[in-house]
Amino acid sequence: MTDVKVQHILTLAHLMSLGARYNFVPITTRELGLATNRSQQAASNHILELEKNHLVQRISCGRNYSVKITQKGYDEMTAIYNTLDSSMSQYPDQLILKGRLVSGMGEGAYYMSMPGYARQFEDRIGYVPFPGTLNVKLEKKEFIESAKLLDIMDGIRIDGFSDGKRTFGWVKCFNATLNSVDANLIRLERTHHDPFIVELISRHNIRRRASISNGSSVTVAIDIR
Amino acid sequence: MTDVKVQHILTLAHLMSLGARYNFVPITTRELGLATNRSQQAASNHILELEKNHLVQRISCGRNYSVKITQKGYDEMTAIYNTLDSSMSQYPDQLILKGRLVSGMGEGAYYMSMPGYARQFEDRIGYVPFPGTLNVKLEKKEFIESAKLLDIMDGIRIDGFSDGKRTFGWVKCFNATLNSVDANLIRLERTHHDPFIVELISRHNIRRRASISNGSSVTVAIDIR
DNA sequence: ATTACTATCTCACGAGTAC
DNA sequence: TGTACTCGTGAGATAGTAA
Repeated sequence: MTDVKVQHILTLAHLMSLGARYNFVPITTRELGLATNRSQQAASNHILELEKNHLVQRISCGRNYSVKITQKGYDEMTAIYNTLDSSMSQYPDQLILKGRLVSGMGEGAYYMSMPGYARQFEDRIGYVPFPGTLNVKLEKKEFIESAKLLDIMDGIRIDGFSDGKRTFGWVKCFNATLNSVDANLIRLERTHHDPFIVELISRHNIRRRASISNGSSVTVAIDIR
Repeated sequence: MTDVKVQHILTLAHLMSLGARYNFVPITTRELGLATNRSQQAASNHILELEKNHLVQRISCGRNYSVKITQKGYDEMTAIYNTLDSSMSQYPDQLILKGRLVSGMGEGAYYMSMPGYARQFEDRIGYVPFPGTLNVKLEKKEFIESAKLLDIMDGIRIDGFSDGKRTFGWVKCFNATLNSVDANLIRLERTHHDPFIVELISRHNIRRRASISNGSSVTVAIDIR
């Protein structure tokens, strides 16, 4: 990341795609300008600079030129590519939320244990939740903002149902951990849900297993995709 | 490739590597400047521009800020990455040389059929060459230049040997085709070899198989790596 | 320590054009 | 047709500094 100017990346990439790694490819500065969204003059200058820095080698064929990428040019290109590649491939696929455990409304516990849900939980996430939901109150702005992603993203879908008297909405589940204990974050179909609270279920009695109680600081790590 | 300015790529890449795809990561403009090799002021401006174009979202935490990449930011980043990725991954691994078939010195034919070489050819490239070498004279500058790569690159190594009276140098082989017929380009250990000529061997009688004779235009495609 | 304003300057870009 | 010069303009960089 030293000799290549940022604006030269596009030029090198285009040359590369033309096969200029091992061969001299005929190219006009006009074509190059079109490909990199610059003027012919800018492209001409780019080539001149790349040549001056020994990143490309150029050969004149009458009025036209043919260009090949040098080893140095390829190496620098690779360095940039690797930087981008690692940042695009290796970022953690987890959404982290921090907050405090708060006492639930008690409703969640009731609903989630209804057979219409319980049967699906068993089927889709492999267990029937330990009675009760865990409510985590997010206090920092960034976590409240981050949590909005959960509304957009797809999770494991638990369908709604009706018991004849009333209907119960769908539930979306995300694999997660709460203080490193396996759990599932759930999002319920509601007209408006409290943006400060996220709810979790688990096969375990997390309060005991993680030695936490209302008011404890907790970290929720949600798997993405 | 529309809303992202080229100089913003490095900033986005750095944020991505910090995990800003799904989470708000605390970052100072000074750190960002260091990471992207720019001043604190430039980094500050980059963030402001990225924010204005909705490529990142920012949240203030007292004096500091936390930054997250938006979906749009990620999409644009992906577009750039894909461009670079395809140009870095899909370029053809072949070196193309064009020239004319010329009559060899006759020496090659003699040397290459010596048992010291023939045995190794059988072993390393799977055949004993058809008697004689094919000499291709390169006439265009770009091919003469390109051919220099062959001196740098590693090929299939045939060791030199001695018959007691004199020593015979090593031979480097590259898988290749001559007018689409399988062959091997060979490079001999010589103090100075004619840069205009490349020599090839084949299991076939290429002159007959490809219907070519001295003076014919031929295309040599050499596999790289 | 921060962020980000202002001023200044450099240099990248495009227009015009010579060859 | 080509490349690449000069030159004017402005985007983008840094320095200094306020908050």
